Amino acid sequence: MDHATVIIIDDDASYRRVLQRRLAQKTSFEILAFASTQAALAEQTATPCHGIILDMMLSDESGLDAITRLNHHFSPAHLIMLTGYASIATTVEAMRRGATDYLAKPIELNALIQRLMPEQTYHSDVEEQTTLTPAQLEWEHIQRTLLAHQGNISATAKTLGMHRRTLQRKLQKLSPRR
Amino acid sequence: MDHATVIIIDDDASYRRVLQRRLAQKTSFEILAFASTQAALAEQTATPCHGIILDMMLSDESGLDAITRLNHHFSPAHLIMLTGYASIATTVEAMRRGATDYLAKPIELNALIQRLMPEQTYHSDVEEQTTLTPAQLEWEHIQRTLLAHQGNISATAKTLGMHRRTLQRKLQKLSPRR
DNA sequence: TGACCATGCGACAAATTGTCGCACCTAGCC
DNA sequence: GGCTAGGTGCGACAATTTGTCGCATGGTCA
Repeated sequence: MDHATVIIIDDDASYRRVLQRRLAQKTSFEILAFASTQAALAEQTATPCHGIILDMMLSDESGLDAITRLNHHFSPAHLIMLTGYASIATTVEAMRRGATDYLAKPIELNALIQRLMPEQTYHSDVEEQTTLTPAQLEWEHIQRTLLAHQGNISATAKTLGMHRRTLQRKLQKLSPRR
Repeated sequence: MDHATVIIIDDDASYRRVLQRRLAQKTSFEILAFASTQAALAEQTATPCHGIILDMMLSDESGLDAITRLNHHFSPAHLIMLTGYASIATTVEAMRRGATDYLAKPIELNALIQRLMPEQTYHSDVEEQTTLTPAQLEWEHIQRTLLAHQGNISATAKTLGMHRRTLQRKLQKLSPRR
């Protein structure tokens, strides 16, 4: 039995529970799961924290903003961002703030575990690279602009020359990646 | 006049030259441009290196492998990866190896400069006027891809994941103007 | 409290894309 | 020549996406 913990933070209750159960099955970590950063930070941890799996789109705040605090509080060996809305821009931002990894949902459990315990195997497979589709390129551009405007949708839509309603709709869809 | 240099490494000669000229125009850095990492490393630098702009797909090696050596040799304040084949996985890998930024081509000059000198700017007014619309970016991207396929419309449409009929129609329209 | 702004979202018209099909052209080959 | 295999241009119609308007909610500031 391992005495280290892995913390999951995701506001999607079913996703969180499934992940918790399956990680507990396949690893020897103690898996704690929370719906918010606050809840996680309130936790008194006796055991060291091996990893944190953090959703990007929390209902009450951006996962980006949580990175620093979580790192500070738990000093995990791995801080893995997880999101269905992945983009280069947010990846860069997350890594700068101290994330150690960034994965796009849906992710296979084994891939996640491998990122959590890279000591075993893990050859950094730099995946197949294809030229971007216009949709992907647009997504990246939108994400970059959005970040430059601190997430302000109205302002972003204006500078992109796009209707706010359209931008909203595009953002609701998942990342066009893959 | 600034005494710091910015180094461009890209094996595409025309892209490299255009970038060099335009950066020299818009900033006060001394801009050096090389086709390979070796050529850059051979350079004797008297002035400090402010930034390195590194293409991911060099003909003789992966830009990823160059990151560590370049950082070691030049200790730039910014090491910006540039690629036409962006993916989350390579972004993560590049950031881990010491890149400070990662951008997908085509990228606007102003966006690049902003990443090079984040201290300045956030004059939102300047930025608002120079941000390309998604349609403009797409146009650039289509033109690049078309060139890469020697003008073959069918092949271009396929790699862009776009219907040939749609590409035809886009090409019939004029370049989206600002 | 009121003015202001950002946001989420429904609804319907306008515009763009996907799809199928067909004719024409060129190059390579038996 | 006749055959085949792409590539191209374009019409037509359905499917999807965007533009536009409107309204309700929630936060901020004075």
